Amino acid sequence: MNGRMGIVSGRYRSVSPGPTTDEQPLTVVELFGRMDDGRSVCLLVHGLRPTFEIAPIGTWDVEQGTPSFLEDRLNHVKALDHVLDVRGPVTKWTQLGERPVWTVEVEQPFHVPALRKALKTQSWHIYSGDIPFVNRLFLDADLGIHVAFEGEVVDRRKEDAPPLRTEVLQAGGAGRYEVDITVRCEHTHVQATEAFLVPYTVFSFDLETSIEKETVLCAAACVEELGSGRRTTYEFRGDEQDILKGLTSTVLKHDPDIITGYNIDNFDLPRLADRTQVLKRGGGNEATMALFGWGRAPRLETELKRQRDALTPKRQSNRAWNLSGRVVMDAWWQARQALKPRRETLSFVATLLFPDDEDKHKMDVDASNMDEEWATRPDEVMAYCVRDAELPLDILQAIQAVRRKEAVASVAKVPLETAANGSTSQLIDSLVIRLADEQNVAVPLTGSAEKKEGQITGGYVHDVEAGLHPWIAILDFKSMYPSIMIGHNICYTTRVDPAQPDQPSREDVHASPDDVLFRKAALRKGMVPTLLEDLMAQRDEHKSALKHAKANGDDVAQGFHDAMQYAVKILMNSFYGVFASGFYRFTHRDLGSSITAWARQNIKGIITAVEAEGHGVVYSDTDSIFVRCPIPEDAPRQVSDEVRQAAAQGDATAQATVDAYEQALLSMVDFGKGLAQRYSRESAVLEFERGLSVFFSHGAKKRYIGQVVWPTHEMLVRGYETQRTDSFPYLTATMKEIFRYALADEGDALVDYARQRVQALRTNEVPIQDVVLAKTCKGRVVRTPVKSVDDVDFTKDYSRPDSMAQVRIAKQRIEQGLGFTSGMKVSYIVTNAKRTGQPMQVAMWLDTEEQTNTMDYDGQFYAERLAAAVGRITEAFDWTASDLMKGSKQASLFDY
DNA sequence: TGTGACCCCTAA
DNA sequence: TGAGTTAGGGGTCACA
Repeated sequence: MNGRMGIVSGRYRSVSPGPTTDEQPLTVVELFGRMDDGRSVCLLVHGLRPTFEIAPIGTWDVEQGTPSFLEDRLNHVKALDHVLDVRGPVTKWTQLGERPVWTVEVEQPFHVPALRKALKTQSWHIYSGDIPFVNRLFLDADLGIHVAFEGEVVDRRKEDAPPLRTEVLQAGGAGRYEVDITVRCEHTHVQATEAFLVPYTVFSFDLETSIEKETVLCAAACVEELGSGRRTTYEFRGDEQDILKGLTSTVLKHDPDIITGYNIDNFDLPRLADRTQVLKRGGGNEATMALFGWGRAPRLETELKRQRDALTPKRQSNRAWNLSGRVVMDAWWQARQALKPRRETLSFVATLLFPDDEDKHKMDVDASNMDEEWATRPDEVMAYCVRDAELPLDILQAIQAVRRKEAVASVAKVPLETAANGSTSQLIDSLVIRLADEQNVAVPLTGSAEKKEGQITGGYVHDVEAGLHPWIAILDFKSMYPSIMIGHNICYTTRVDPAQPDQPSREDVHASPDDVLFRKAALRKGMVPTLLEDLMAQRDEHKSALKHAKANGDDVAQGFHDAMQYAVKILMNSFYGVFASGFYRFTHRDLGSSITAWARQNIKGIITAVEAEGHGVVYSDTDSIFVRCPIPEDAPRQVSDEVRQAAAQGDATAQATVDAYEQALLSMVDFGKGLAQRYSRESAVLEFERGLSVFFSHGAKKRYIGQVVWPTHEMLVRGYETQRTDSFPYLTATMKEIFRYALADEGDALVDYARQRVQALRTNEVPIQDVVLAKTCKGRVVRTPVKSVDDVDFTKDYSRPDSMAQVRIAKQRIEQGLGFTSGMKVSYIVTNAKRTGQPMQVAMWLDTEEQTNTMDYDGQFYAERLAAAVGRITEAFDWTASDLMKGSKQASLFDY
């Protein structure tokens, strides 16, 4: 058969030959995913062999053939246990020059680590020795998430057959897989194909559990088919065993590709794993499978025992959960990444995303009192549970999580699972290793680079000129770091090392400001510049296709190209970080420092030149520059609605104001575009990004506001408290309003307002829900479920845990059975900050009606904090924080 | 009251 | 023991 599929995840299976046969050992890759026609599939891919590469230390003249001592050593390698063959040599590029490299074929992938270690001690260099076998298939066959395949169907779900169906076993499978069809094929018959929207199935679930006994009281599940949008909802109650079995059979029935829920990584999945251990007692493997066998693997004992991609979900330390053939995508984690919400409860995120849909966020069950709620109002609890099973699907839909991950997977050429739960370096690896293999560049092991000594110097940040500045043009370098990498051909493979035999002449290299040398592209084009150029071209294609789709009103194409161009952007911007890191396989400490050195040189050069032209630079950060425009002092910075109306009705003065404003705006645009054009170089394109009618900063770097009037009309705020998630709502709201006054240059009104807001806090007139603070809390969970404070170790992350408000709150949460996960945000109220000699007193905030009515806060503390924040702004208008606290201005020398 | 260490979070 | 980077502001605590 032929088909197209979106790959969810893959694993490999070792098939050892019987002791009496002379068959070769076999390694089969299992690719799980969903076809374009909606069927789920397991591909059993044959023909790929596990290998790694070795090179001798030292070199010789290759023309002379392999010297005999080396032949001896190679024969020794060939004779090692589990080594099947040694082939070569092939000449590959290494950091020390061109080297002969032999390929070592081994019996099974799991033999590689031990052999790698042994050969290292015998003075071999090891290459391509830490690449997971499934990745090997993706790299060698140049696959991405979307593939076309041709093979032989060896099993169909609807057919009646024993669990160990002969056709499947003969095809190298372990048994009958939990998918619609199982197909056997050769690795040459799997090929990359054009991206298409895979009709994935998503399974979302929620548990309600007893706080007293840790048992599962009830559960709900909701399954959505992304192709049709169809949803089905399930309720489970009664005997706890039946609840777990019901969930498992629902998973198997709908066969989802993605499993989600809210905070399932840290709550529901660990709980199910624990309860399975308790409930299976005496039932053996059969019981475990029935209770928690959610994977696509055959239902066999061996599949339970696997360390990862097993039949039951598992996780190694704190990594994401994994199971065979499906991917776990926690809606909590996705929402957190996409939205950076101020608080992270399900109801808060639901309110944020669906403000008008009351049913999605009303709290009608007291979760902290679940046992009693379940005893007295089971139907309400069940309804609440069902809603919380459905919401994660709404959340994933709202933030387009699945489509965005699919786009990242498509661009980086990895399975969906890697895009969803993998690291940035895995995405980069996928592209770079492919190119390395193509160009015969040896692939070093992760961690083989020399350690960075200390930090490298980063971007340059110009002192900001405090105060209000009219008509500021913001220019920035387009994709600065990627452009520098392309422009100077920066790559692991182009860096000139003194140890290399071929030392290029000075005119054949780019010399960085810190005098690191990189070969010019004519000598050797770097892999990174090649990849970045390709990504830039891809992005341009998607952007123009996006424009086209918008013009045609094609919503599907629009969504697709937007997700793709965004994925390309994310990936491009990840390159610098990965290559500047200390551990990545293709890095060297000089790469990162050269990139930033060139960046600093670029931006500082522009600043000097622009200033030499006579234009003031009020601020600059890394790749941007804020330039004062040559516009008359008296030009209006805004036109009120009244003036605009008057002008429309023929008022000449009003018309003159409008004209002057429009003229100023035009001249700013001209100026900005002119600067951009004059200072753009081929690989350092400067763009006029925004025009501000007014810019304000109190004088601190990375903190400023501006009124954008080109190309859009909006307020721009960076760094200030309004942007921060650890501030309190009243402060945020106050600052926002203050900014409006500041930009309108209404100093008196600003000060009046600030004073009034500070006083309201000081006298506790502000509702308590407006002073809720939230901060993340770290800590290592040493035992799940977290029942007591001893189950979390805070000392690894905090030098004095109990002096930190968020830790004390986290401990309270744990003691009340509310659960804790490392990195979660905890909410609290400051109740007393003036107990001198000890940390401030804080109270856990639960957002209940009872707390809202009875709890009180330290008004003085909050007033001082607001005054401090707002005072930085009002100082520009001659009012200090302490003036704001007093409510009146202190007489100073200057007042006389 | 001032200072440094530690921590969180953001800009780029 | 996992893994994109650095620059920077500002809050809190402990201690002089």
